[in-house]
Amino acid sequence: MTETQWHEELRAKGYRVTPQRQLVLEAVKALEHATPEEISVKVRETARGVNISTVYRTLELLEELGMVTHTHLSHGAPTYHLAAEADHLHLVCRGCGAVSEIRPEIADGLVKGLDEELGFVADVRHLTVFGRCRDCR
Amino acid sequence: MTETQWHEELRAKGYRVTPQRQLVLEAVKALEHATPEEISVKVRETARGVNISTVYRTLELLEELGMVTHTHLSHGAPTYHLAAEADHLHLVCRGCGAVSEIRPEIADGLVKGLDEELGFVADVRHLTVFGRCRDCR
DNA sequence: GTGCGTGCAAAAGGTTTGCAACAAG
DNA sequence: CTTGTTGCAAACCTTTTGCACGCAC
Repeated sequence: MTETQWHEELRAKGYRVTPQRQLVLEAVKALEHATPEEISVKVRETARGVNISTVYRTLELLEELGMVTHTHLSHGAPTYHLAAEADHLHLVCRGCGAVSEIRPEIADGLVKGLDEELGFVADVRHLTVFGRCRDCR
Repeated sequence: MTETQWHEELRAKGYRVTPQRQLVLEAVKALEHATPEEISVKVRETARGVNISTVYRTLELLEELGMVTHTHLSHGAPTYHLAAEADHLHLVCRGCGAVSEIRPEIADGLVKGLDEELGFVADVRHLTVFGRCRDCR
């Protein structure tokens, strides 16, 4: 999605294009897997800053528009990333806490099975698998 | 694990058997997929009650002992259930919010793939798959 | 009796909300 | 000029922590 495209999409739905919204989107793009707090800090670096509650409201909006998604990688705050770059699933090691990514096709069997057995369409991009990595097993 | 067995396990590790700990365990057993808050309420029904912070401390202990596990089924508080009865994975429908369970073998392909490719040992019992159920797809 | 465990209250972490002022269209 | 958006502060929800008292062993 180009810059212009999402500006138009915002307007088409009655939303406005504001500097805050652009800054938050850019921060999500730059940080990858950032929490709302981290996004807020990042934006504060590059500009006059955006209030944390505006960050929350903007992330909610961007998620509704399908531009970003979030995942829970730990007990704390969720992390956001661009939907366009979200084509992977997450692995979290309970030993060392390392977070890694892997191609979503690895879950094809699971997705297929859920669909065939229950008609359940899994959203793999939201999937986080906990376990132990090679070094911590 | 019998009543006596876990009493002994507690003592063996230097922990004490208290009415609060027994009440929390029973509540987890009875409720299935209960949040700390729900457990607190349940215990309050059947007895003089257990303080919410004790509920948290007890759940942490029981999890450390491997008697209960928890999963995040939604944005809010986690839900706890007996480890012995946790042999399933969770499906959450983003349309209607329904939570269902399915036999863990359905993820065998994923588990095998992660092990072979990365040496990552997945804990499927902690897995929650988000998506859309038959009725909401 | 000794020290682990509990209740209570306060703090901490994360998120939401009401409202007046502001700014995009 | 109209109305969506923002900043601020306060409220909220969930979880953690410090501390004095109480109870399991």
